[in-house]
Amino acid sequence: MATITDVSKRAGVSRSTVSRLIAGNGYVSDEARKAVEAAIQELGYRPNTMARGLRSNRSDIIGGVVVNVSSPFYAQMIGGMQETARSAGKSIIVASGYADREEEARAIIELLDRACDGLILYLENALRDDVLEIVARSKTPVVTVGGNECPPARARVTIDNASGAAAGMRLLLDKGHRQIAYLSGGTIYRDTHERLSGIDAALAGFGLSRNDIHVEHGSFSETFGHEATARLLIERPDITAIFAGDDDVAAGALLALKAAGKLVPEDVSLLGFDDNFHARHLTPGLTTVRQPVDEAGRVATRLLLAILDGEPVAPVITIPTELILRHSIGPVRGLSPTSRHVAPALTAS
Amino acid sequence: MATITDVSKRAGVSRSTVSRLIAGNGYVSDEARKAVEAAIQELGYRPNTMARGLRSNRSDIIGGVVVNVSSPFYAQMIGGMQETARSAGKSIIVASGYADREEEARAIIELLDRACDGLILYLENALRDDVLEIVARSKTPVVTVGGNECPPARARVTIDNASGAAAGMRLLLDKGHRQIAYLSGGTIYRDTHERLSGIDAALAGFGLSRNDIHVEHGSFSETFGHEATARLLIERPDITAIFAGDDDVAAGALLALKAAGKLVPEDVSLLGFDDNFHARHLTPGLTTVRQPVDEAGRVATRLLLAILDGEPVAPVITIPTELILRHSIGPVRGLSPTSRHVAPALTAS
DNA sequence: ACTCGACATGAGATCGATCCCACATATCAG
DNA sequence: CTGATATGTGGGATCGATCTCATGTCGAGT
Repeated sequence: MATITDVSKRAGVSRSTVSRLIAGNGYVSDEARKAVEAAIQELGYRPNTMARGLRSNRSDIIGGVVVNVSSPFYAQMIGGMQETARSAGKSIIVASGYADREEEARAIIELLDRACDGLILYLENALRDDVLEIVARSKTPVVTVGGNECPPARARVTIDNASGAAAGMRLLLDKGHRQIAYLSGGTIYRDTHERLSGIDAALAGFGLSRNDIHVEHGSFSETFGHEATARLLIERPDITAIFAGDDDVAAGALLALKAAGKLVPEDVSLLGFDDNFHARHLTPGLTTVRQPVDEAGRVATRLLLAILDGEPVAPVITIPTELILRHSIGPVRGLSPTSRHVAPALTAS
Repeated sequence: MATITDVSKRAGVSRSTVSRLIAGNGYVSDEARKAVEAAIQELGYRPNTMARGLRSNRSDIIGGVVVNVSSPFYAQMIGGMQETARSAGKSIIVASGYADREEEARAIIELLDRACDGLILYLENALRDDVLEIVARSKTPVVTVGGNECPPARARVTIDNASGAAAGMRLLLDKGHRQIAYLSGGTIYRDTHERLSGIDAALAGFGLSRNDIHVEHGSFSETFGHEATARLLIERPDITAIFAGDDDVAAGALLALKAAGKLVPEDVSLLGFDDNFHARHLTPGLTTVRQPVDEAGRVATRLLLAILDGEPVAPVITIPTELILRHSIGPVRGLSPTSRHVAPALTAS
């Protein structure tokens, strides 16, 4: 490969002049510019990233940690990050944290070793103290997305879980549902608490409180949705609507409902969260609260780029959710929600 | 950050000794080893990737190009790549080629600029000549996955489209289907041709040829599946089975079938390809030919690592597909395939 | 006793860029 | 004419590692 010295020799100028031209700072005469540009063209010169990085201490690489690179949910976020980073001439290296504290620590260290200009973290655990120390010492700017808070972060992108959950719950209440189960993900997630507070708000608007619904904590998985729903169908046959912690939970719930011969939404209404890739492919199409995760990736990257440019940025940016209406929610069957009489059986449609 | 010089001073040895210890080559006395290890520990020393890369001309980064980073299909492949690369201490940078020749060229150049140790390419177009030249000149080893052939590649990982499609078609034929539609993706893809040849082989086994089925070319998209199926239901009401080019096409087909009030598999059987994330979430669960794309990512990365280690590798590795039996295929309704007598009506399950 | 090989270490060049600083010229105000 | 300012260029140190080569010690073999 041609080096900057080759170019400078060919163009009859010094390395400094070539460097100035490329960097676009400092003075370069028209004459020199033309000669250098021609030399670059002829030699097919491309600057050596390592040398540049070594000297200037920039890698033009942004590091990202997500829970799992293979998952469609995070893939979308990565897509958003990459798109934005590319327009600024930066690349992205992502690592998976597998929602495990040690793995997350390892991933961050790995990225730091790569001399990333900045980090975008979607973590599920608090950072290990020693890692926190290392991150701080490296002075690498950090932006976090979703998940839990993380001290060294200069900015934080959150998805508006509270309003999303509130909107979802309000929809169910509007449709007359009162016997509602909320199948929550784990309580270790900040998301969970935010959503619960949104749910509380929605309930309060109807003169109700969290005690008036059935809340169950499990994990964000299809298995939990399936098991919890199967159990509920026995223990709480009066329930008319299930609000799932995410679309995976909803998919599990749907399976259990179908297995029990229940019709959705005629017998039980079902509401998801996320708008995962497969939400629209379920039957019936899942009504769900969309988390615009690709947008979150874009915003986080934009924030990080701004920080790298030394611009001031808002410490928290909240991205609104959107209620996606499909076909898994219907009006409560039978009697009006206030009186508590037994409803007549509905015929299947 | 501490540098190698800091470590060497603290340990009372030369930089060379520290370097030898880290690289694990050359002689280092036990005494020196202990001193250096202690110094590294105390200072929290981590080698500077850039400096190392500049000198040794290795980045420990593997570059990947896939069609679209956001898509669940490629996300799985990236997951496989990453897993394997990590165990060898390498990271992955991926770029999207968007199945566009210029974008693919851009992505490759970008990765080459990053001094990737090797490239894993999943391209949909032939490489631009100038890019091919640049890749060759850089001497970066290349492994390709799926898609079309690519000259500079030292090894190629293919998914056994032919046997996969043959197995799928054989399943339909075994179930007595003879009025079959194959809704193919575009003819520009090598995949398409390989699958068609597998289909031919399966048909030949039943004394049939491609002329005996209905083949339609479109794109690998839900839209195509939907439109083509809607059309077929009118033009070819005799068709009893649809073999979709991939699961997206199948999802579209399923929508069209349901919209027309057809039952799957009672009225029409449906077969997909890929085993996408949502295949099992369709109703009925989609029977499909699984492409182990995560495995392809792992194998490609292993091959590349072997090449980087100077080991000889097989030029082509073919990964077998797997028929995933779910619930979208049933026996042909009506007449039995050999004799043309009336079969007893089937009850829906 | 001396030679050879294994073990052990350090000095210094090198990778390819960036960037500070010194220097040169031209222009213009006072 | 002098000094200040804008424009333009090149020399050389520098980033932090790697790696070759020179040098040195020690013990075994002859």
